[in-house]
Amino acid sequence: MRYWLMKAEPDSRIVKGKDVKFSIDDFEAVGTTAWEGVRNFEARNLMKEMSIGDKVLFYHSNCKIPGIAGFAQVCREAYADYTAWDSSHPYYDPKTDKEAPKWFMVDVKLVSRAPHFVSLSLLRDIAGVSSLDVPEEIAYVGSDGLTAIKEMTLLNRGRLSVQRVSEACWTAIEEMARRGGWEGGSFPRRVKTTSTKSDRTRKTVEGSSREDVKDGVSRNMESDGPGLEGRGETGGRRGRKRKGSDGDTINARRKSARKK
DNA sequence: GCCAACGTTGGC
DNA sequence: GCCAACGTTGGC
Repeated sequence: MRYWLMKAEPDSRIVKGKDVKFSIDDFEAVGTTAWEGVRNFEARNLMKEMSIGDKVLFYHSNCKIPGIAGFAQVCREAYADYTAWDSSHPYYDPKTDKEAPKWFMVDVKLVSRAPHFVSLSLLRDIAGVSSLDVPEEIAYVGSDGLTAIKEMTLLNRGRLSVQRVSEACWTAIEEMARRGGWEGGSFPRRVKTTSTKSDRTRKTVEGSSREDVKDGVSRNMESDGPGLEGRGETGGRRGRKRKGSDGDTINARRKSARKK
């Protein structure tokens, strides 16, 4: 059994005339979905490693409050992403050949919503805390959980849209989502009290705050890399799941445009 | 096969 | 809406 994190965009965004949003509400409405539209080699390769029953953290990306919104499970192993050949699809890839599929997808089914949404900012806050003083509110994750969160690809390499997650991390987040306890507000937003913006800037320049704790380890965790075709192929642009409105197999629309 | 330019991701 | 990070492309 393996554990993964997969990103989707919960807010409307129009690509080639179609809305690519896919929120936890959309997911709940359809139950099962084909994770089509991934156009990034590393993300694709990770999907090829997935087995039926593998557990997935469903992540809301590119939105007001990014974070873990639900828990899902792989229910069909990798197969050709037919949307690559559909010229009307937002992620049509004209250079790919049906005889030699380049892009793949898996089917994923929703298991449950996160009773308590686990935001990215909370995960960052937790990762910023020293192993020696796990905040009381989430003491139940233990030092293993804390360590696992610090090592998350999500925090160390934000752009990858399909990520491996350790079992300890999955367990810690599942427990946080189930138990909550941090909402009281006493949890520090940041170790420092400066604004989040300047904090982010400083972090990238110096590379010396919270996430360096386990930097080397986290790199090892994701060592699979892009594999045989990491370079030189054409057309790869995106990695996120884009729920297009192909509407045939799965009709995920429910809410409509809100943003932009 | 290097690497600068470009385009996208995605948090804020 | 801004812009840092980073994957991809293409000139050489």
